Amino acid sequence: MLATVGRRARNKADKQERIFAAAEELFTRLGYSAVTTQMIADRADVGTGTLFRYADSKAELLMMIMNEKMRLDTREGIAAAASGTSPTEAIMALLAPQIHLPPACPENTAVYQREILFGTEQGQYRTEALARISELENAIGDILERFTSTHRVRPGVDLTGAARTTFSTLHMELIRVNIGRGDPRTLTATLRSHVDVLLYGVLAPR
Amino acid sequence: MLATVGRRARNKADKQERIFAAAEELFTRLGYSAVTTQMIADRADVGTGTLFRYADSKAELLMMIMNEKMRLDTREGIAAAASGTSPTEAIMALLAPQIHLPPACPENTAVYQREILFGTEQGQYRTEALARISELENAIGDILERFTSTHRVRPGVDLTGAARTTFSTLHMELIRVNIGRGDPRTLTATLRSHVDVLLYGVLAPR
DNA sequence: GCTCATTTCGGAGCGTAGTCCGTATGTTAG
DNA sequence: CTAACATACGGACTACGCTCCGAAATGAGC
Repeated sequence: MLATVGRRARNKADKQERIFAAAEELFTRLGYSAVTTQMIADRADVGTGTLFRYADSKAELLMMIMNEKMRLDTREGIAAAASGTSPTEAIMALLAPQIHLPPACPENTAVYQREILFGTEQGQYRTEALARISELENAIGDILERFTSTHRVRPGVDLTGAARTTFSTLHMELIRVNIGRGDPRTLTATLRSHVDVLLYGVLAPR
Repeated sequence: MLATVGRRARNKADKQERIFAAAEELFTRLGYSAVTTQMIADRADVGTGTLFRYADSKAELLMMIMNEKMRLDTREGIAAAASGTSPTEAIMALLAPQIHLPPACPENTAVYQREILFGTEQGQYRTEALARISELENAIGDILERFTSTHRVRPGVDLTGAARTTFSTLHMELIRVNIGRGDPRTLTATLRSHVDVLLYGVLAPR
């Protein structure tokens, strides 16, 4: 036998994969609220008790699959931001993946946002989601930092704080769209104007 | 008999009051998650079926009692904002009641915020809560408008949009505190610095 | 191969939000 | 006053997320 990985570990990985696949398929096709944990357990061919040994809650199951998408979007955004030619454009490029993706099921995105903000459990998937969010906020900070070479920073302004202000505003605007208020068609323009107003008091071209 | 109000209407008003009192006492003392709808029904001396004829859901019961507090805070804030001598000070005065109140039970405030943002039902109490939120956002708009006489508006800036940017940021910061991230002790200072950065690009003293 | 310890499994069971429908109560007409 | 109707009531019931614990599977020691 390949010794290092016993049957037990393989079984575990196997179940993990089946659960992920079942959750992804059902949530994507039917939306969070229409899916029961029983359906996921049945489809993954495990008992409900087992299901909750692999994720602390139904919400964690959703975060598990959403984190994957988020991971790709974040990576893509950070790469694209590097070639932005102004702070505003770089920030817009950073967020573009989150915006352009037409969320197949907006409900899932809304629940994801809701759990990130208001979830109380400290499960592994929520922890990962929070890390992704921080990553975006830090990326905005890095962008602002990068442009200090070509722009002047208004005296007395703290760039980290400004990054948080910026991110808060954009985050809230994304939430507005996901919960059905706020028009997805004008989202890009709205975000851009928010950023413009914000950065005017922070960075100005030399 | 006083004719205009039949026994039926009085019974209804009576139950409404008992339910409100029961919900307020229990939520305030024990916090949202520790209270069951059964407890509220028992204390109000109605059946659970009856309870849900007076509010669409447990969350609506919470909003029912939180709206009252919010109504007072909003009124107070708007009055205080009128005598602010700068845009920043006026906005800080507007929000002061939301900040200074030491939330006896932060959980309730967090749930209130969560339901306002992410609730899906269209019950009467959520509708009222949304109206309160709009009221605050509009109040910020009014403040900015008021100061156009003593400050110049940066060309190209839309004051309504700026009000929303401002409110989004402050709203998010309040949420951060309610969910346990963000330090309540530095909240006022944090909010002020957010507002300062934001308004720099919007209104400047003539 | 056999025994024992440890980890994993899974479905019966629990708590709770919310519904359904038969019953009770108030209202109106004659 | 009575009958017929309309509305409100409430508790048994359902659905669903999640837990608990006995059973089963795996690995270790000999």
